[in-house]
Amino acid sequence: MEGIGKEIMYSVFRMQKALYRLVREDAARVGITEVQLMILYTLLKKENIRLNDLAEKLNLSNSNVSGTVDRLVSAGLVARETSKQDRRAVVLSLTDRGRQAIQEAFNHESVLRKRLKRIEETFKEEEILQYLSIQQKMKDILLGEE
Amino acid sequence: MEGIGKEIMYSVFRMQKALYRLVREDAARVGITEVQLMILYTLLKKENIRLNDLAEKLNLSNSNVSGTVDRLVSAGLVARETSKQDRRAVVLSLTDRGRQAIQEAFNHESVLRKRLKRIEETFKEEEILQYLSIQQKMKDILLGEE
DNA sequence: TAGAAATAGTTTCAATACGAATTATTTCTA
DNA sequence: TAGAAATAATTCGTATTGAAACTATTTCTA
Repeated sequence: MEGIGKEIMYSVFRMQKALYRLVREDAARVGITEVQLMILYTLLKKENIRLNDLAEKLNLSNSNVSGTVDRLVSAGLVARETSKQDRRAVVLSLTDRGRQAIQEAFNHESVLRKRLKRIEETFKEEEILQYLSIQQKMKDILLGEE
Repeated sequence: MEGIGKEIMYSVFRMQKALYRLVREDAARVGITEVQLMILYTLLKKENIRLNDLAEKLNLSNSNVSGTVDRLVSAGLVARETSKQDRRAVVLSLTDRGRQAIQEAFNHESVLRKRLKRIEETFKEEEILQYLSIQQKMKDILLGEE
């Protein structure tokens, strides 16, 4: 817990908060929450995904995703139906309103998009790749997967 | 939302999850939660801190910290008293049991500590500093503080 | 092939998490 | 110096969060 290791931890927490804040801003603009937005985005990129896969992609527990999907279904943004291949499984997809919501969230007004673009313009690509590579390795060490 | 910006976002989320998991493990060993542990740690490093400053250091809302401190006070790990200088403010400090808990959480059994140490051993110091520097700059861009 | 094990989701529970409204106090300013 | 504005916490309401227990279904295996 001493020295530079602690710095890494605090730095990651701050970075994550900053990102989350922007996601929340975009989400609030269309009247949903951060996690709901991320779920819609994931569904936009890959329709007919299972709840488990969704949870894994977002790094969330599936109890969590299960509840959040509940609210999205109630709000009429996501459709949930039992898989025909595996009746234990649930398959999720966007409704038209859901598609509309996600597109509106990430339209030209999206602050997250603007800022991410600015990051891409500020750093050399190889710097970013270097950053991602180090972070990936650190994460593997943390998870005991080196 | 496209390209490498999205990668940065997902990478940070994964890294943060990995760190949080280890903090949770240490916290569970002494019967408290992640956030409670981080509060105790912050109090260990700086006694007699105000709730506001604590929230800022941890990047949490003070409504959140207020509630969590409640639980820590109930558990007898933290003492809360009104500041003599400013009667609006609350000053927090560790109780003996609180000090004991935090030291036990980060003793030689701490997985977080071991893994952070392994990270320090794996990377060259300048690599880590480079990583921290890029992350700091990215965060500032995200917050619009370049 | 019957029972065990594994898998997919849901439910439950306690603890975050944060914005907004509120209370109490302090500081500012006309 | 009285009222306004600012500051420090708390309270409230809603939405995550994840572990654990549970149900339902599928797959494995003796």
